[in-house]
Amino acid sequence: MVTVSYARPSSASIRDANLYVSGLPKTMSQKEMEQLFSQYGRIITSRILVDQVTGVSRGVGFIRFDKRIEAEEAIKGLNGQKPLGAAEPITVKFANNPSQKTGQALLTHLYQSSARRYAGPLHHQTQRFRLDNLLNMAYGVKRFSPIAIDGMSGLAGVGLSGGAAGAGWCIFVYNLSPEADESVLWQLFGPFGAVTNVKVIRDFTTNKCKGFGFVTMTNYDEAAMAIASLNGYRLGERVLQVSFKTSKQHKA
DNA sequence: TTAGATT
Repeated sequence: MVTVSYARPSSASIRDANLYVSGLPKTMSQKEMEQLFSQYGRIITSRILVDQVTGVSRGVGFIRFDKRIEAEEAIKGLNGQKPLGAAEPITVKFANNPSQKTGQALLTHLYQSSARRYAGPLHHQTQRFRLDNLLNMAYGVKRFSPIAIDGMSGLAGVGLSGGAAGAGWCIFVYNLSPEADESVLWQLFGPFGAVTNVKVIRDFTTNKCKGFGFVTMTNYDEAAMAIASLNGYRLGERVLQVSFKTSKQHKA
């Protein structure tokens, strides 16, 4: 089966008419999203991203308009607005260029391969026990006999993001400078093993780092070693606090 | 002092 269709003309008027939408209600369907945006112009394509495992919406989607001006109007009209009945406002902005980000992936790969040469993954039980004691000290909790536990005891529900596809250990990094960017996180954590994602959390308006970020690492041992090593690490004038991410509830 | 998500 072969599908043949006309290509859309490439010109300035239709370039960059692609929008990235976040904060959508998880219950909103692709059709409903299109209805919301269709008042601003002709929609060429749309998509809502879903969790690979559960199939539930991630609240993030894309809308490609026919014309750039339509996309601009949609941003003006819908960014920061609450869709009817929604609890939270949505964010509407132009989507990133799909071409970039390869440099980042390359960087990661380089760090990983070089780091492995001197600090391979910890598979040996003895190293694991030693590591658990390091972690106890890093967390400042009561120490316990290493013989009684395995590497993951006491960490149930912490750090590990659900789902096979997006699996990994999420690490919270606090006390980054306002100028911090993603590359510093790659550089800090890459030497400890497989890093699949880093994120510096920035203020929406100033674009400055809010003082913290996240790193996702594939393997528990490598994540634990990175935490034990980098917690308390001095970066410039600041001392980093590094731990597995916890879900912090709003204070009472 | 514990997010955002980029087909």
